Amino acid sequence: VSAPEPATTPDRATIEDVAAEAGVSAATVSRAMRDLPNVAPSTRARVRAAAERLQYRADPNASRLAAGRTRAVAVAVPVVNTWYFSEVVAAAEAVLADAGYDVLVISTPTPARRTAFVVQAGRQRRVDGVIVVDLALAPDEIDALVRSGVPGVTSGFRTGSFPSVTTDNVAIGHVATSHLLGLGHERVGLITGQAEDPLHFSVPDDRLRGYRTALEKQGLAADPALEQSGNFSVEGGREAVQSMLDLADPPTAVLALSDEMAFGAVAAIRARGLRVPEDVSVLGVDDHDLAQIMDLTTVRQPVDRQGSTAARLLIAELEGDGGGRPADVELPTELVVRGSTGPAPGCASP
Amino acid sequence: VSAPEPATTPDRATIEDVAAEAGVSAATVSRAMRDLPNVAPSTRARVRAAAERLQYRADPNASRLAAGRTRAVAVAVPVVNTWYFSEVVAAAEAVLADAGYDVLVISTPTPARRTAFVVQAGRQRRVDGVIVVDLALAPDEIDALVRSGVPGVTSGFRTGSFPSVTTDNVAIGHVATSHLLGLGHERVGLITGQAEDPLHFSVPDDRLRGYRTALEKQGLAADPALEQSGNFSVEGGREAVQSMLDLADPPTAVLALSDEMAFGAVAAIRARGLRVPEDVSVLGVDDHDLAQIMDLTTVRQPVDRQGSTAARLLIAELEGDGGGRPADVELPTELVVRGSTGPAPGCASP
DNA sequence: ATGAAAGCGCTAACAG
DNA sequence: CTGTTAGCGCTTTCAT
Repeated sequence: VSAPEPATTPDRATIEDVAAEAGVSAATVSRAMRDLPNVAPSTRARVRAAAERLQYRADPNASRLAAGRTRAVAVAVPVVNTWYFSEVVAAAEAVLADAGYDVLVISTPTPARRTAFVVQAGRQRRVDGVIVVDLALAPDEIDALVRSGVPGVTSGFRTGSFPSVTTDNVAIGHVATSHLLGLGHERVGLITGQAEDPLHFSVPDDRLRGYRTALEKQGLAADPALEQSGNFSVEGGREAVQSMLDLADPPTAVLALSDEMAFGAVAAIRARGLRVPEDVSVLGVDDHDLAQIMDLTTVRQPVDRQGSTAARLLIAELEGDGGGRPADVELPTELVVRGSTGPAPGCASP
Repeated sequence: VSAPEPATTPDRATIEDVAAEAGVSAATVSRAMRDLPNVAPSTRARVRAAAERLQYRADPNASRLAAGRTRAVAVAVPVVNTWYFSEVVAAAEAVLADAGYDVLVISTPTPARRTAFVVQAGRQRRVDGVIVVDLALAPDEIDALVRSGVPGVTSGFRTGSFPSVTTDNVAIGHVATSHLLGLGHERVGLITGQAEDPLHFSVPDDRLRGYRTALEKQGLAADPALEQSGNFSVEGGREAVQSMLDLADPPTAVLALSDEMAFGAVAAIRARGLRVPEDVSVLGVDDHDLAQIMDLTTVRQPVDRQGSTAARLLIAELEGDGGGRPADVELPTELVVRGSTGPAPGCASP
């Protein structure tokens, strides 16, 4: 009885081959190769030399089965082809690869896929841990994830059950809106995230809250007609602004909850023959690569750190000496004033 | 002697549990669950029911070890956080996830990492196959990959040894340049890719060739001062154009080999108080998400298909009935004329 | 159509 | 410090 021959793959050296070559047992090879204690330096050297000669690499599947660890982690994102998520994934991958982990990227564009991921994550034993980025998880999905026992970290939102890395989204909405209000704007439109998602995804809501609070402080009433969803896309931003400009009393400033929606907004405004910021100010969130080029005022978040910090938290959890308690890290944000925001029409510049 | 207890993970049902529950042997469970022939329909149903009841999922590491297949594939890209690569990865992931493969994303930002990937890919047995996207592989690296025996597909470049999906980059350079020439431009700058990479990465070279050929056909001499590297980044594009505009005889049109560099170019031109396209025309390559918003003329490539087609080719290779010979797929490109290109100054519009 | 048995290649108690 | 001995959980001959 022999193993099925994976036709394409040539024979590789096994731990037994190395053991024979080095004149020791397989167990010693295993210990020597993994820098475990209790191996004589001379033995270790001999084993390593033999391994080198035979081009030996431990078969990850065999070690995984035997050791119960995969040295792989999953990064789950709603989609990968947006600026924000690709930055987060990139930053996480860099840290994880450095620490010797394989990175499985899982996109969950539909609720069904998201659920499938949550259900399988724990049961499947494919990974040692998961980083969950901005997934609108239902309470029972969070429960399932917790019960499955997979070590996990969330990025972008907080569950209370996993370590997390977030920004203060209420503050983001507040700071941005206040900037606009400070410039004399009294009609401030808001382009929020997706409205049709049945699940509670907290980021847009939190920013919305900040927006409304800022308005209230100024004694301004929130106007539902000035709150439109832009679905976090360029196109969505464009459409949202178009409908706002059609209002009898259109906004003189617009806050988009992402830079990409803000780009769409700028385009729509200019397409009407209006100027930014003379006629309408536009403010985004993120500090996208192109925000500077587009001269877009925005609230910067340290996107790469959303990924790298999550990765580090997870590694700590996986390799933790048992010592550290779960951390909730909050990353700072910063208003970056550029040329897309200016005094409200009819206001003297400050 | 018992296996190391991965403290966090609760007990899961094993194949033996299901076998007991269904009153059959483990072998039958294995066959039933994988839709193998030679299982009585009634038995299969009974096994599936038992599996369902016990929430059984085969441990991937155990199957991998026993079967020699991982049902995972690696997608290797230079970096993940650029528009192009994140689109390719996203498209590949969608197809692969659909086919039941795990997707490992590997970025190779440095030559060292790239080499490490190539060396390990075959030896490591972590994946059944690899998709190699736009990696500037040295001939010996390609050799190593071929010898390692991993099934592979290349996207963006062709090796002759693996199936590939590419676009005609010479044509891209030629079509773009011809468009500019047709508008009466005689000084056409070129912002190419990275120049400092010691390896031969063919994409920029091919496009450069198309550019030069188009120039020649028009009887124009190539001017080295008009060929600058922009490193495929916004910033690089900006700097490249700045230096061109400083020339005694500056270009009236610029072809950037990526839209992102083109965005930088537009910004630099405007920063000088010049207008696009009245003073300088700008043309990009890709049809980036924001190209339409920016009203950028560009040569569109079907980026998502670079990823999805590569994925499909790889799946065919992995699951191939042995029938199909390696394919080299060439994807179509298309000039998309928008507002960033116009007649050369002093030319009547056509 | 089903079961028994022999591994896949490695790790980790245990004993020395 | 090192070797022996059992597995990890599944797949696959081979025999029935």
